[in-house]
Amino acid sequence: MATLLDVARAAGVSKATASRALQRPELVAETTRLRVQEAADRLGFHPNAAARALTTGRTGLIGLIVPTLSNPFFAPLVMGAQQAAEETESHLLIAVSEYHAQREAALADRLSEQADGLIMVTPVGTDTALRERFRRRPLVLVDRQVGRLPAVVADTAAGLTELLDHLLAQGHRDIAYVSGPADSWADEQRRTALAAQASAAGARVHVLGPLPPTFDAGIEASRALPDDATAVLAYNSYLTLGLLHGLGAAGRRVPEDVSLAAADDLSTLSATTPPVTALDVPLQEAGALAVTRLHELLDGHRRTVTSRLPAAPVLRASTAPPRGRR
Amino acid sequence: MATLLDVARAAGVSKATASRALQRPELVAETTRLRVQEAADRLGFHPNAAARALTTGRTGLIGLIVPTLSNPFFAPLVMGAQQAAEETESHLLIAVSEYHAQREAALADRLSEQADGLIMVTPVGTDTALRERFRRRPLVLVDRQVGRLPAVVADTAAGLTELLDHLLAQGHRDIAYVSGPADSWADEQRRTALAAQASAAGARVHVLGPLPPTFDAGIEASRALPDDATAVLAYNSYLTLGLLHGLGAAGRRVPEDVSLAAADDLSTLSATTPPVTALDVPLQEAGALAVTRLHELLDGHRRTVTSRLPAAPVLRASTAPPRGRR
DNA sequence: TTGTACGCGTTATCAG
DNA sequence: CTGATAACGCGTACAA
Repeated sequence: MATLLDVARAAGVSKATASRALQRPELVAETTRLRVQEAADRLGFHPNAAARALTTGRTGLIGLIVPTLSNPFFAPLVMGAQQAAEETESHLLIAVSEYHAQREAALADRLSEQADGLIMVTPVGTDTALRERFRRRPLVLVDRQVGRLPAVVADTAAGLTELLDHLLAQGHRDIAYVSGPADSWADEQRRTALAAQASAAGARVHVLGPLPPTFDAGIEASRALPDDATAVLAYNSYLTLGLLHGLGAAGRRVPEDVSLAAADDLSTLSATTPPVTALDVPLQEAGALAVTRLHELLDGHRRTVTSRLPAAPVLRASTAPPRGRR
Repeated sequence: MATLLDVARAAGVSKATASRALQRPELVAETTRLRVQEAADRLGFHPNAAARALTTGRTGLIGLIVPTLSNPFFAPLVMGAQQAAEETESHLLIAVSEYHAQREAALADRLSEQADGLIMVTPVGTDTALRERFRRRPLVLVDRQVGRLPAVVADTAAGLTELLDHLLAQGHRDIAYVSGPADSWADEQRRTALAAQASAAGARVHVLGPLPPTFDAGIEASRALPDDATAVLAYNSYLTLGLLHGLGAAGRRVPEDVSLAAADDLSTLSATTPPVTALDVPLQEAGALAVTRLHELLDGHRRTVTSRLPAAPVLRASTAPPRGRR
């Protein structure tokens, strides 16, 4: 590989000038800049990442920890992050925690050694561990809020609120919320928001769970729904698909007998019969934004904001007014 | 961060000895080794990756390019690779090509600058480009074979052959194969194998496609199936799900009217009605093996083997003898 | 505007 | 078995 010294020689300048010509063009005479640039191009020069990292103290690597990749839910998030990383000349070091707090901690430690900072999607795991981690390394949380730590969250609670408004307007008064993992931060936000909103409107939200966010758990849940519930909201798409399946098997029709909606929107939800109302979570933006936030941190911005992204309901055929109201 | 020099001082030895004590313990007296180890632990020493990379010429990073993450098909592959990487103290630099050859090339170039080697899952893209790339950097292909380049492939052609045997034994004589993307290497292997096998057995394989490997394309395909086909094999799970849906909508029952099977096995295939026969592709092993192969390359093994992994049929309720034979 | 010289943290070479 | 010391390739004060 051609080194900076090679380029410098070829251009008839010193290493220092060559370096400046490429990194800080404004500090160098236009003619020499051109000469160096030409030499670099001709030799196919690429600055050695390790050497640069050694002097600058920056690796240009961003650690990204996600709970799983088996749920395509996270794909857009990763894509968004990757695109943002590309634009900032950085790379993504991706690791999968499998919803396992201990494993997640180990991965985070490992990644910290190589990465400038971390982005973590960590629905489970303790606040204090995250706080502690943030003190050592720049860290941006996704879909999770811990004190004033920098975070990017999709406001699914607000989205569900909006959705509940819609259901209330349609005449629903008894709504079931099938919740997700016990320690999910987002889930708690939602339950709180829904409960407040329902009681204000003289309606009732029946909470089922906590449950693992799986198809099978959805089938189980379909058997445990309260009799008077005319609409069901579920923590995620898998639970929702399970519910749809379970309801169908039990002879309860959607939306005639019961309305159904999900708090996230996997593409399959639009291909079921009926297509299922869901919250459109802007995951790609979230991923990109997390990278941006992280770079801000790395550049010394001390303002740690948490960005809220809107999660708007996408109304499909699975939600309709309850029986009495048609 | 504590540096090697700090450790050396704390242990009362030179940098050199400290380094040896940690990296090549056998070259050092047991007592000093202990002293150094203790000092390192106490100071929480972690070797600086950049510095190490600079001297050794190895970054410990492995580039992994996959076509997409939206298809959970690739999740186990990534997991397998990640676990293998962990065991060898290396990290995964993951990038998503989105089945886009040009984008893939750009990503590979970018990754090459940081990574010791590349693992590419590249169903599309030209042979010559891959050959050229291999000459510059260690490269392992997954699910794709190009000359003698190191590769890890799941033998889905053999698996389909086995499956076809089963169908033939059940009495099927006219079988449709719904094929995937036009330039898919694996797809071509399968068509060839199936055709040979069928004609040898006096049966016929009707090829549909090429098609995009999507749910919607599966629905389309269900309308274009030859009337005499009593069994349908499909390129992947999405096409299969589409076919199942389309057949159902057209009033054709699986497996009573037509048998159905997929050449890969997404978990949803076991949750449909009926559950669908599929090829169990050992993706996790493939991912792990790719990492192992790459490390061999990096360690100078010049033997470039291509590993074939067995893809065995998992028989489920979607395949049964054709009408006449029951 | 350009060049010299040093430091980043580690591993490897070569004496001792 | 251990200790100096020289790389590795780059960025950047500092000097010219």
